[in-house]
Amino acid sequence: MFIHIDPDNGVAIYDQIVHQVVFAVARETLKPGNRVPSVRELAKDLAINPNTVARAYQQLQQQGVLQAVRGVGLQVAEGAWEPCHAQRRARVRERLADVLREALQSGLTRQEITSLIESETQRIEGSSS
Amino acid sequence: MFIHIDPDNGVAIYDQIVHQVVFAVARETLKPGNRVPSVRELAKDLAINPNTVARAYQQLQQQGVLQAVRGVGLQVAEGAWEPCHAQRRARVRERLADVLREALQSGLTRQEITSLIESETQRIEGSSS
Amino acid sequence: MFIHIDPDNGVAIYDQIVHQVVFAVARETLKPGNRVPSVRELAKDLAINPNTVARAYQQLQQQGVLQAVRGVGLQVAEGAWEPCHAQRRARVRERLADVLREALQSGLTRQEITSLIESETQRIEGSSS
Amino acid sequence: MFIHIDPDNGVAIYDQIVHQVVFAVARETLKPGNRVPSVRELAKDLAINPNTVARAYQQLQQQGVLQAVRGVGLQVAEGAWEPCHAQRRARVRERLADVLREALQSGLTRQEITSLIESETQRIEGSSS
DNA sequence: GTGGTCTAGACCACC
DNA sequence: GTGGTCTAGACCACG
Repeated sequence: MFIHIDPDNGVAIYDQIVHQVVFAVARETLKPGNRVPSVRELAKDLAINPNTVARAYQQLQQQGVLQAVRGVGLQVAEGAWEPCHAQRRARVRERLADVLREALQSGLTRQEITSLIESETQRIEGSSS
Repeated sequence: MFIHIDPDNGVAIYDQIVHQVVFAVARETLKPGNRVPSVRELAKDLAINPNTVARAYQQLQQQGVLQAVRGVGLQVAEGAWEPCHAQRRARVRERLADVLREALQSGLTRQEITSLIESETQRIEGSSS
Repeated sequence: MFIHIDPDNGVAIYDQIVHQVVFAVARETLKPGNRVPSVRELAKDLAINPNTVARAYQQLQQQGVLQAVRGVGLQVAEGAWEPCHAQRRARVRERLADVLREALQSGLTRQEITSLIESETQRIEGSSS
Repeated sequence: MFIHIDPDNGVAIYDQIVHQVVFAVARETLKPGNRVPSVRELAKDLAINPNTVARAYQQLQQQGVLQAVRGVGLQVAEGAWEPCHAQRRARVRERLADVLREALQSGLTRQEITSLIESETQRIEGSSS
């Protein structure tokens, strides 16, 4: 399963699902035509309320990322990669701008920020490799 | 006035006040012994309800950042700089790690991230100068 | 119900709730994972305003005693017993030291104090049994 | 000077003055006929608002502890010792009962309480001798 | 004037 | 249903 939920991190669960699906499409873990788990199945796997999954899927359909195929279920829509990729990039850019703004306002110098970024990047790359 | 509120950015108003006071103490815009605006005054300035300001101030007292002087008002507590500084740094570090993790996972290369940071930093510094 | 409020004893109602929850956790009337009454329910039971309960619960969350489970309610946090126990003990110790200091300064002998304690203890134990 | 104020301990300043005067009379640091400092003088010594001193003195007059002598000032009233002594004792008893109730409710055994009292008593007697 | 507390009622997001 | 936030207005103690 490509979706992992943290119910205690403050972000709404349905939001976490939405982002992770978009994310998976963006990096082609999910390709157009691939099916996603049914609402019931995913809800059971993640031990959450089916309503919550349904809400996430509904939102993904509205965005055009998923499409319903009668008698089959939900699958990734044809042209989904392009907007997912763009959305990801915009999201990262926005959050990055946010945290940089806060860092600069809080009186950190660019030097300090750069070194923070350097150390964090290495820490993350190290732990995920 | 060193506090600015954005009522529509999703973060609770009282939380924005708390963080901005902590940050102001951390970068010594506010020093121990300095008084902060009275509840009513700040509420009027920011055009919000006094209860909201009171809530922020009360939280800052529980954190030991502010202390009440009876019948006079609230002032920055003596040993406040050290924890504020630490908190600010921890907060920036954490949020930075978060967004970097997301960026790397979303397939951006370190080159791309660095250039994003560069452009955002200049944009922010440009607009605030 | 494990919470009883005295609205006239000078201590703020939300503070009474906070202390009683901490104490209940400390003596394991409430264990990690146990749910506490919902804001509305407790407010109704105690015949007070829901905001007052919410304020107490929020403070307990900041202390790490309670944690919110989205859409479900509030429960006692995992590692809550240890700090609650310590806090209870520190609180009793501090108040005891306070009153003993006052007693000794006011010229009571240790004999008198001991007999006072004896009679009060029996009075309390008698009335609660 | 026999009065010391702690403006940050939560107890109202005028209350601290009242108790300390009663206390001084009870243990005969102040005897009937002794004058107490004038409002202005005491206010200056303690660096507090004269209103606060006046309020404390007013309350002490109502209790019959102090009496005004025209052209002279305030002095300790004739029969003041008896009620001051009693009040002290009642106050200690009440606070003791309070903290014992809390201790017992919080699940401490009488053994634990007794040993706490023992250690605190020794600590206090040690430090004050 | 100051902060502290409580009530009442509203709206929101989430499950 | 749940908690979270905000507004409005009141009363209190303190200096």
